[in-house]
Amino acid sequence: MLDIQQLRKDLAGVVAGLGRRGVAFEEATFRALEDERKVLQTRTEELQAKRNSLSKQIGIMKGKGEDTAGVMAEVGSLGDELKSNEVALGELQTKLNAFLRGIPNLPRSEVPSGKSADENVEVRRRGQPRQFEFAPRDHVDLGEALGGLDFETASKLSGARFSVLRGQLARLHRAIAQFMLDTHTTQHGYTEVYVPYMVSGESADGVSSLSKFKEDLFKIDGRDLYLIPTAEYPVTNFVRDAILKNEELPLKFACHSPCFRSEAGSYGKDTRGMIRQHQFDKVEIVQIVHPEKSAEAHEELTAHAEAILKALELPYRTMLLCTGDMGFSSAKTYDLEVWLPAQNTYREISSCSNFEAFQARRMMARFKNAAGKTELVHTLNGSGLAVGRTLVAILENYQQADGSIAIPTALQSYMGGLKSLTA
RNA sequence: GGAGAGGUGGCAGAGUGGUCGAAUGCACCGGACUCGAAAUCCGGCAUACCGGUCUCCGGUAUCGUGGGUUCGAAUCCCACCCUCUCCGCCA
Repeated sequence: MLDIQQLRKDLAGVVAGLGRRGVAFEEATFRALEDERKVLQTRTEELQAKRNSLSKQIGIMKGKGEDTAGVMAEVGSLGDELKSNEVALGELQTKLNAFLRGIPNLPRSEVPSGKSADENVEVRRRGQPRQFEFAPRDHVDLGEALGGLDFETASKLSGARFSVLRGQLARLHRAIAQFMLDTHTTQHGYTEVYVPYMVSGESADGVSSLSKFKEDLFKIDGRDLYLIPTAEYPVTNFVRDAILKNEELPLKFACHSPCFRSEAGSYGKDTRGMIRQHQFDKVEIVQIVHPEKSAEAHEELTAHAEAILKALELPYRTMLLCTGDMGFSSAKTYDLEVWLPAQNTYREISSCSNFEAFQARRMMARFKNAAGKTELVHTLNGSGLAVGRTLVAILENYQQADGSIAIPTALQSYMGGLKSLTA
């Protein structure tokens, strides 16, 4: 949620910022709501103040045993107008609030303008895509040949966009998650957390706009609970309605969880394999920081995600997303894209975002600054990394001519010393 | 699932219709005393929103949430949510 003060003070700036995202700010709607709000709120509070002082007076008079009929008649005459003003103000504030919560975050100035992923900017590239002396196979072929990847059974159980892993491949999947979690907790200073995989609508609306993105989530029938599309949902909400102490910041959490996404609107995209599933595992890293530190923390957090790709010796590139490709709540996002030889391209494996105060304002996450004033925190998160896609990347990048898969050195200890996967 | 108890400020805990945003204690922040510290004493200490002559002043709202009664609700009524205890069930 944007700061309503900023909308009042610098509407032109907000309109320009949103314009860069391709969002047309409804200026007339906002002005109309604000004007009406001002009139209603002033009048309502004026009437309330009058009622309060008269009622207080009645109390005092009754204490003295005086006759209160006159004052009671006076305060009674306020009744209808007060009531209707209160109701109207309540309705208006609900409307204004919904309007504000539906506006996406403003991009930081260094975020390039653009309409789609085509206009994202590559900021760095690490690792060399391997030269194959044979035609590289994709992860589906490789996994099925190993007997470890079974989409047929998955579809029997649950339909499309699910997978079943078996044997060494299932173990490798687990090893990847363990390795990531261990790296972040022991090397990067994150605290491991285990969280609910379902959250309330209020929690969902704290990190993004529930009303706008409801269709992307799986909802529990008849209950105000949603399966989490990322651990960001529960973890960032740790600080909802909290006022933290200055010295508690930064908070850094790492969380391994399954993620559930309906993938509505992605029909026909990535239908083959494990790239786009209704359920996948991810290790998420989250930081809650002092507002002055978020830009720095964003670079650091992105580096933490990159460290996993480096340790696994997977070639990748870091993309600065343009305004048109950024998520609703983000002020700036880096995507990490891993090289997939079978697709002969880089594919997203992590997304690291700085939300600045946008989420904090939605969920009232604050801290007491050095001067003792309450101030909104800044929130950040990133995938560190998507486990399923990492498995795909390992299968494809580490495949051998005979169909076996070399196991990255960093993961061998998690595989009981195993150096390769074979059928 | 059944029975009961309860939700008040950072925490503990008073308050059962009227100058109550709320006693008191602890914690915390100033200041005095001290070479320094402890102890003691003095003062301060919720959040959000609105308005203004905008490091301050005034107003409004907030005692789990939402409704209701009343001139007036932390206090009374209704619904819901959550927590705890006991019983049952259960990984």
